[in-house]
Amino acid sequence: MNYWLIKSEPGAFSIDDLAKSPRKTTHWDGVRNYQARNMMRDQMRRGDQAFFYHSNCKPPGIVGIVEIVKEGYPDFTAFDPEDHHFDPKSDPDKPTWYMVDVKLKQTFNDMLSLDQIKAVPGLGDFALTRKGNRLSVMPVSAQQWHKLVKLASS
DNA sequence: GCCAACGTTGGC
DNA sequence: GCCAACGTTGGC
Repeated sequence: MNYWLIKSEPGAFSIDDLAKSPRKTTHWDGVRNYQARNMMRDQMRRGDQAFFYHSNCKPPGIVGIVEIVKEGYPDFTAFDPEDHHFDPKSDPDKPTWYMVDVKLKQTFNDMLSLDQIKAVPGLGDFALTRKGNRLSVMPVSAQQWHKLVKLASS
């Protein structure tokens, strides 16, 4: 079992939008970064859990938990010229971009703000708080996961 | 709205 | 293969 953190701008797709989706499940489309793509395509497994993070908002932070319910498969929005995430270079026979399906498990009563996360002692090297980090999908260690979950439910 | 950090693109 | 220009991300 691996742990992850996935980012979304709440103005584009928030955790409430996910809660309103059929079966509280959505395909995590639109990731157009190779590092993030590789993690979704090669490492995310059914049953893995991920923090749902709201970025580019006030305040940014972790707002809940989702579960990976479908492993990496081609991101079909890359093939649709009408889609905002259209990528003419992605060939349906050899897709460039991948996505997973995620299902909402829990929305925190109180979000874990980025400020709070930064203040947690002993988290160690955490991609989220690394300077200049812009990855929209990143790994979370088991230790980091448990510390943060505990903090969120206290 | 600003701007630092970073990824990508394309000329050479 | 280098690197300047450009676009995007995302905290502030």
